[in-house]
Amino acid sequence: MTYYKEHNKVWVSVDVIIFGFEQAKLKILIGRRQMDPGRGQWSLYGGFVGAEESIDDAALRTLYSLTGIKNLYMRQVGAFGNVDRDPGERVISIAYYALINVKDYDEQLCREHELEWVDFDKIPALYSDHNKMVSQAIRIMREKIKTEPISFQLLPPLFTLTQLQRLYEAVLGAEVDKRNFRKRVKDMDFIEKTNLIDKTGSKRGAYLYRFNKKVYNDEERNFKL
Amino acid sequence: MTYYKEHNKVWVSVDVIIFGFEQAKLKILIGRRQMDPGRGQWSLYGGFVGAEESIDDAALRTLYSLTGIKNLYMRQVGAFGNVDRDPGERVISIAYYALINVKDYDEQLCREHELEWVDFDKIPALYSDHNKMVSQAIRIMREKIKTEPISFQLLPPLFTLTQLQRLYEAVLGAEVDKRNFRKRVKDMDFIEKTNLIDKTGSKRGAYLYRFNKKVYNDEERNFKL
DNA sequence: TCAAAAGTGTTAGATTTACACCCATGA
DNA sequence: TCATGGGTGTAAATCTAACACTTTTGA
Repeated sequence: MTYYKEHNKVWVSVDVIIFGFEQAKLKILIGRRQMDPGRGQWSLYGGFVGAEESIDDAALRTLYSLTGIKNLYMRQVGAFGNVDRDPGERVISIAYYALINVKDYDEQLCREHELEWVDFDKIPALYSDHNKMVSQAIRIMREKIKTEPISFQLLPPLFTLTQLQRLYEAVLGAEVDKRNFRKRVKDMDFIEKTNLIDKTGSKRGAYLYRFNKKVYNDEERNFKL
Repeated sequence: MTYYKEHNKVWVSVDVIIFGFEQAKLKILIGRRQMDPGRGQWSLYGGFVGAEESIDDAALRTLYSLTGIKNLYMRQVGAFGNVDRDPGERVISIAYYALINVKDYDEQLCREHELEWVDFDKIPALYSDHNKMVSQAIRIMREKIKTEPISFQLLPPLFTLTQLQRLYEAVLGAEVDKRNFRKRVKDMDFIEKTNLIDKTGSKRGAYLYRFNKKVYNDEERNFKL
């Protein structure tokens, strides 16, 4: 129990970047920091890593305390460890990003935690190095979305192709050609057409699709959007 | 100075994966662990993060103490933080990979630190989660090598096209077509042909090339190997 | 009846892949 | 003289990108 006692210990925290998608916009969930130093500044939500939990568990716990959802899709962004990154103390922080369906995070919860969904392209100056964390997270996500169907984490179980396309556009920050997009979707067997129609988005109505996880897992992973 | 005192502190270390390239083989530098617990096991080289240094600086210091080289090419792999990853204590470790030219790391230094270059595809079981760190590192490197000229960190200043090709093959773990490879290299203006000839690799001799950093920096980054 | 979103194919251009022979030299 | 690695071009196949009109229906 005393192997490393001559060495220095530090605080380690996790900070989570929570992405959501609503009304064709990519958003992240941020709040006013409730703690000194930096109280009142816009900030990612975070928490300290406990002695008896892995860093992934610390991130999951943080996400759970915020959303009430266990087992969110979540990936590590990286460790941030400049000496003075936190104005109060030396804290090393590990950033994670998570994807949630905005519908699962109602206004109720927003108010409880004093959090807000803000448009990804209107993110204010955040506490400490949190803006850096956000830009690294989006970079990773832009890579991932091309080869992993992470988009389904951000959409309701049933969605139209236009919604899916808007999501891609929001993540990539660029417009996508409708016909080419649909052609590629057609080649992905794990995106299933249902015969349900969504009439909320248009008068004519659009077919609803769903993600078939089983097909995805059985398939070789070789799609490219 | 007492903002977070109710929270738990932990040891944070860095572990470095040092890649080298020699005789058409990708290698990494590992040694026998000199410390309890796990003394004598094959292990990456690492060190603890000090109170007054960033995690990047801790990694650079570790690399410097090993190689005598400052400012090596180095990138973060990620944070590893399972509770029981270290058999002795709870230690969170941040993995980095670095690229060096094997020639810069002579046998002298190897012996001093009791380290060995081992073939990438013959890496033994390593201490703790170090094998996991290595596999993540190579995954990142395979991505990066397609769009960043990291290869030059692993080669001497002057190199033949065959050497460069062998390096790509070693990193990607796959053979590459010679003519297609050379065609693509020709499009990269930052790879400069010299009129020096290397005769060590063949009777006929091969032109030596070099990396032109200035051209690379001035250029738009849009090559793809 | 018309505004608004859904849906649908083709073609040109660019990129990628496959492939085989001659050259120069030292042993 | 021959074994060894160095060096070179073309054609087919695939992938990507650009592009415009018809359909349905609720207001």
